[in-house]
Order: sequence, then structure tokens, then C-alpha cells
Amino acid sequence: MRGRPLAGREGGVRTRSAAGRQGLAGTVLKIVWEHKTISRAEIARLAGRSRSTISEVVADLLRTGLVREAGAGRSRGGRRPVILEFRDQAHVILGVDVGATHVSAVLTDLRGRTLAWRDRSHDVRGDPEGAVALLFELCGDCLADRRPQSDALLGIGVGLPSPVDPANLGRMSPRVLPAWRGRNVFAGLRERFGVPVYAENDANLGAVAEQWWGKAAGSDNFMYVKAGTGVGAGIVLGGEMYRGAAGVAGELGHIVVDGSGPPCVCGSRGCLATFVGARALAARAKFLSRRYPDSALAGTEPGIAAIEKAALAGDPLALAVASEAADYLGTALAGVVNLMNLGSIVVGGSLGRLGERLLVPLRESVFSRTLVDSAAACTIETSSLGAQSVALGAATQVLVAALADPRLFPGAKSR
Amino acid sequence: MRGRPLAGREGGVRTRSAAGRQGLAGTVLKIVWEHKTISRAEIARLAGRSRSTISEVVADLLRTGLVREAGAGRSRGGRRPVILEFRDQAHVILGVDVGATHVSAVLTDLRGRTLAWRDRSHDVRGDPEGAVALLFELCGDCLADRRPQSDALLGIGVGLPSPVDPANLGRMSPRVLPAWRGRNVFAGLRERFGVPVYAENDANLGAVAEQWWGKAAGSDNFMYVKAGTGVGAGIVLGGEMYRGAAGVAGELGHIVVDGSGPPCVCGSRGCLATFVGARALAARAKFLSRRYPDSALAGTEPGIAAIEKAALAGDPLALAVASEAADYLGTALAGVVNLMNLGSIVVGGSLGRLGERLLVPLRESVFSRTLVDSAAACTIETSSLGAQSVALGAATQVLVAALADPRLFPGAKSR
DNA sequence: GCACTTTGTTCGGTAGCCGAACAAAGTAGG
DNA sequence: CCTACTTTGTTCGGCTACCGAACAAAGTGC
Repeated sequence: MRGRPLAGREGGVRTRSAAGRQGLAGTVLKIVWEHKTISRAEIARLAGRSRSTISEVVADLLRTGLVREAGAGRSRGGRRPVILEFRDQAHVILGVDVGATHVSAVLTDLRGRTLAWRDRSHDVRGDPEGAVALLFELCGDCLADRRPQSDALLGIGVGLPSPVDPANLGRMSPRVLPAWRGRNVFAGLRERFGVPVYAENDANLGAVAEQWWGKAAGSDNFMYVKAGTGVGAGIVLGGEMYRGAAGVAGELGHIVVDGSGPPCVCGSRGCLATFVGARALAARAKFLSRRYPDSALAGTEPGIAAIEKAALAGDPLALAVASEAADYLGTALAGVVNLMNLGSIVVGGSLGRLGERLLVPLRESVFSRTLVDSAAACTIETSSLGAQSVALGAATQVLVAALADPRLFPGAKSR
Repeated sequence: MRGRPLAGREGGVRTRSAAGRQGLAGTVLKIVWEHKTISRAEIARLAGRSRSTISEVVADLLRTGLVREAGAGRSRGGRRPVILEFRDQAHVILGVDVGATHVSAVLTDLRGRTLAWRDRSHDVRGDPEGAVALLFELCGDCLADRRPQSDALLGIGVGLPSPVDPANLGRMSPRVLPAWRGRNVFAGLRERFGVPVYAENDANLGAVAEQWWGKAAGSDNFMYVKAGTGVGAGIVLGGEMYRGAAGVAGELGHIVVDGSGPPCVCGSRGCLATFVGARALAARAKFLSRRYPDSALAGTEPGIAAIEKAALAGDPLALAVASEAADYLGTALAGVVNLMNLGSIVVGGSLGRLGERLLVPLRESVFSRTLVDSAAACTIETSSLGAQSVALGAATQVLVAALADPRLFPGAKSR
């Protein structure tokens, strides 16, 4: 949004949405998707185009099978409108989540509904070859699950625990999965299943999932925090994924929250990651266990999963660890909220699964440190999408691309 | 940039710039402006349009007087091109900077060159009525300075030390200048000078100035830090000004840099503002003066201006204060660089005027705390625009709007 | 001198969208 | 039930912005 002159010679009053790649067809398709059922006249009003134009575009969409006519709607004082309906089942999408220690895949329809789901533990870094085989296997399994077998596959989305340059998928950053370098996994997927493949960073996909199906719906400027093994973030600004100058934006873990804290791998001291990473939480739990001899965790070597479970059961030691983590996380997030004036923050990953037990101390920590304008604009929630979050986001990015450009749907006229 | 399918059905290969408000005319005008001199054929290649189309648009632009033909250029192996030239002197722009304790105005041509400059100290909050009168006076003075009197005024930009909602100038946030509420200063300016008026937050305008005329030129994701009385920032992401969910983004001063530091007005402890604000620096200088009895500042009650002057003269006490401030500022910026993966940071305000004396410790502080990918992508500089920075940015925002939509130029055909 | 480029213009054509007009199908008020 | 007015969706002529082919003018390089 640029500044406007007071002496504004107003341009068109119409709300022409910033069309996606394929202009009007994409705009209209997205409107139908959003409303599920809608008439041509209503689309024309929303898109700011004439009814005649919309009629033409809709005729194209009807031919793709994505949209169908479904009887007459209620009159608004004149002829009854013909209701158009988005066909959620017209295609299916595969979403794959490759983590550090697991591979999972989800099959969804065009409304993000889960049709099949597979999750398998695997040491991805230790056995990258096996991970690729597993990835193909899970995809095949999910596809075998769908009933009529006839729903065409629209595409495959892949989430990776690494920065991804979407413009340059062929050459992946070798940082996280060195063994994947060279062997182009994505090209393999594309050939095997005969559909486009999209890849993206996992935290970014968590953000996409929240934006479309979760707590961030309707928020244009928000951050998804993935607090698991490490602390990462997916940032959506102005409704678009923000990647930064080199595509590595989202390193939330290296914001300083205590200048005199322990040293961090990044070279600084007291980084957030030294307080809320999985290893830090485990160490802290062990340290505190003397004070909580009754805790279920006392005397054990608790992992992140054990702490999560204990906290959900109300274990005081686990809650103390979570509360401390929330305070540190909140300190970092407060700075971000002040600087970026975010509309919402959604916390996912293991910490996010604690729900209210995390949110109460977290909100307290953030809002006690933010300026009133920024605080008022920002809501803080935990994710409700669970372990499928990243895979769901991976599927969603395929949906996003196809809604913006209906030509990507198999069977759509290509020009 | 959205993710792209590997199986890309490539669309147009052309580089159609994301046209501004007025489509092709704006795109072409901006290209001419950027190249200063350029041929029609070259424009066609850059804009990804046919030569016939560009010829037509250029014919329109020639009529506005913004562009003129200036002889023949060098042949590239065929007929010699007709060189088009952007007329920097076709119009002038007024930029106004209303600070807490001063009002200044600059008159520029369309290349950002200063044609006139006025700066006056004034207690704006204490005497808002007087500030408005002063503002009108300085604008009039600047306009009286131009030689031929014939260059038409294009518009007036105003910078304010307060969040500004550019979509809603009539009602300003009453936070900073309560007395300005109601009396619509902008409407007054518009009527007096008969041109559009644009307003914007001062830190944002500093960023605009750096983006167009300063150290951030060419950077799409950068932050301008205004370290003066307070610590604010103007953030440009994806080439566009970032405002946040409620238009108040940029509060850099309330990032925590020391969890056990002194309490801050925002409710937190150890905020950046408690270490590098004008008041904090003065207090710190006083405290340290015992250790530096030889310092020019010892025994005085140094203000921010005195510290700045002493530091530039090499005074050890002032340098120590600056160095400490740089360390704290760097801690906060490191977090931002990690999270946002910025391409560059430009420091302005009083701290920025210290140049290398600030940059050496600041860069050390930032880069010792950032991950290699983020550090490699980011350059850190001090502003070279000096006190005119905000006023220059204010003028520039008018230029930006007009280049994007040539209809805003007086004399341009309105359709 | 000749073959080949490049530039800028002219001109017919097209895609995308609009608006007027219209028939179909409704509502609301007497 | 009849009349006046709405709303919907389609048809159709037309406009705007742009393209591409063709061309003349003006160059280069061998």
C-alpha cells in the first residue's frame, strides 16, 4: 500500500483482487472455493467484473469439473440465481513431511480434508537413501487408500527441515541433507507419479497450514513458531510467505533473550535456542528435578516427548520447565511483535501441543513486554493441527498454486 | 514468489514488471527515469513489450514534458536509436520533516537533488500552532528560492514522528501531536499550494530516502534504523514499505537485549531503548566520566549532540559510550538479521552520524551473533544523507507515487 | 558494394473485458 | 391475480491495450 494523495483522483472503486498468476480465472476459482457455493452475479460483485465476463470464465471452469451447477438459490428480490459449487473431491493432493527423525505423508482433497495419513520414524540424516524409499512407499500407500481411485492427483508438496529456494529446486541447499544432493528426489517423484512437485521449508509450511486451516486464518501478517528440536519460524507478511534476502528467514532461535546467558553455536550468548531447544529443556528438567522429587520425571533422563506428556498430565516439574520456556520464548516474541506489529502468532511443534499450559505464561510474557498498539493487534494461539501440520501445509501449497492458476489442474484448457 | 512446479509449464518468459497503479505508462516512465537516457527499443526489451506498444506510450510521455528526445545514440549494428531523456527539472517537490524539536523543508527536483533547504528549531509539541505556521513559512521560502519560478510543483510530502495511516490521513493518530487532531493540516497544505499531500512516518521516510538515494539502493529487504531521541526503524520488505497489522511496525527500541537490565516504559526489562536512547547515552556518559577525567565531556551534563561531536573528535569517553551503544544495538540487530534475513541495514539519526566509529563495533557485534547464511547476505552501513534524510524521503514518496502513475503529473492526459 | 541489423512507425488483428439490451424468473403491493 | 419493479444470466457489439508482420530509414561489417 503506497501513500495516497489527499487530492485523490480516485481510480476504479472496484475491488479487483491482486490476481494470481492466471488472472481472472484464478480469482474466480478462488472466490468459488472460499464461498463453497455462490452465484455468478455474486462473483461478479466480489471480483469487480461484469456479469457477462464472469459468465464466460465460469463456463471454462465448469468444463474443468472443479465447479458445478447445483440448483437454484434463494431469490434476492428477482430471478433466482444458479448456485455454483466447488467440487472438493475433484482432485487429491499428496503432502509429504520429511523431518530429522521421521517421514510422513498425507492425502487430502481440495478442502484440506485428510483422506489418508502415514507416519513412520526414520533416521533421515543417517539413512537418506532409505528415507527416499520410505517417502515413495508412504506416497504409494496413501494413494492406494483412496476409494474410487478415480480422483486425479493434482500434485505433490514436500516439506524439508532446511531452507528451500522454490525457484531452484533442482539444486537443494546441501546443508541439511547432504546425501540428497545430486540425486534429484523431486524429479524422481514427478516422474513416478506424473504430477508437479513443490518443495518448501517445514516451518514455512506450518505457517501455510495455519493460514489456511488453522488459527491464523484471516491474518495477513503472522508468524508460525515451530518449537521442537530447534526453534524456527515461518513468516507470512502481507499474505505472502516471507523468505528474506537469501531465502533463509525464520531463524527465531538466535534472538538474544539474556545477554549474560550461556554461549550458543551462533557465536552469541543467551540465544532463545539455548533455553527452549529440546536439549535445553531436557537439561533444565534434569536440573530442576531435585526440587520436584515427586515428579514423574525425577530420576529419569527425560526427553522432549516425556516432558510434553508429563506437562499435559499436570506434572509440576514439567509445568515449571514449560513455564520457564514460555517466559524466554515470550521475551523473544515480544521484541518481534513490537518490531513487526504482527496480527497473530501461532505456536506449533512440541511446545505448541501444551495448549493452554503454554499459552497462559506465554501471553503473560509477551504482552507484559509489548507496547499497547502492538499488543492490541496481536493474538497468540497454539496450533490445533497436530503432527500433520507440515504435511498438510505441503499439500496446501499445491492447492494454492493451482487455485491461483487453474491451468495447473489436469483437464483444464491450457490457454 | 510462489513455489513453482518442477513440471513447469512456463508462462511468458518476459520480465513484465509488477506494474504500479497506472500500468505500462508508469513502468515505462520508471525505466526512463532509472536509465536517464534510453531508446524506445531498449525500453521494449526491459519492459517485455513490443516496440510498437512502447512507441505509443512514449508518445504520451513526450506530451507531458517529462521525457524528451535528445538526439541519436550509438548504433548497435543497425540504425541509430533515438535517445529519450528524463527531464529531472520538469517539476519540483517539497519534502517536509516535522520532528519533536524541529521543522525542516527541502525542495528537490525529480532526481532528488536539493534545490532549497530550510531547518528551524521549534518545540513542536509545546507549540503545535506555531509549528504549523512555521511549516507553511518554510515551504513558501523553499518555493521562493527556485530560479525560473516556472517549474510546476508536483506535490508535498510530510514526515511525522508518529505512526501514520496513509489510507486515512484525515484522522491522524492523536498520540504524538494531539493538538493537530481535528485541524487538518494536510488539507490546509493542499489548498494553499494546490497539490496532493502525502504523509508518512519519519523512520519510514528515512528508509525511502536510503532506498532511493542512499546506501540501501538496490536492496529489497532492508531496515533503516533511526537512532536519535528514541530508536525507531523503517522496514522495507520485498521492495515495499512494511507497516504491520496495525500500521505501527518499526518499534525497534523494545527488543530485549539484557533480560536483567533496567525496567522500561513498555513493561519489560533491558530493552534496547534503555541503552541507546538519547537519555540513556547521556546518563551513561555521566556515569563513565569518572573513568575519563581528561574527556571533554567530563564534568558536564552532556546531551546527545555533545556526545556525537566529541565522538567524532575522537574523545575516548564519547567513543566508549558509542561503542557500548553499538554493542547493544548490534545484539538487537543480530536477532533481527537472523529472523528476517535482511539484505542490508542502514543506521541513521545521531548515532548514524558517527560513521566508522559506530560501524566497526556495530558490525562486530552483529556479525559475531549471526548465522553464516544471514550474515553473508547482510551489509551494515551508516546513512550518508545527514539531517535532510527524512525531508528527502518525504519528497521521494511523492516522486514514487507519480512515477508509478504518470497521471499524477500536472499536464499529463488524465486518461 | 552488398548482405545483414537495428530502429521506429504503420496497420490489421486479437484477447479480454465492458455495457446495453433482453428474456427468464422472481418479489411486492394493490 | 395483475402490475411494476428486481435480479439473474446470456447475447452481442464495441472498446482498449497490446501484439506481430511488414516496411522504410539508417546503420554495420566484410
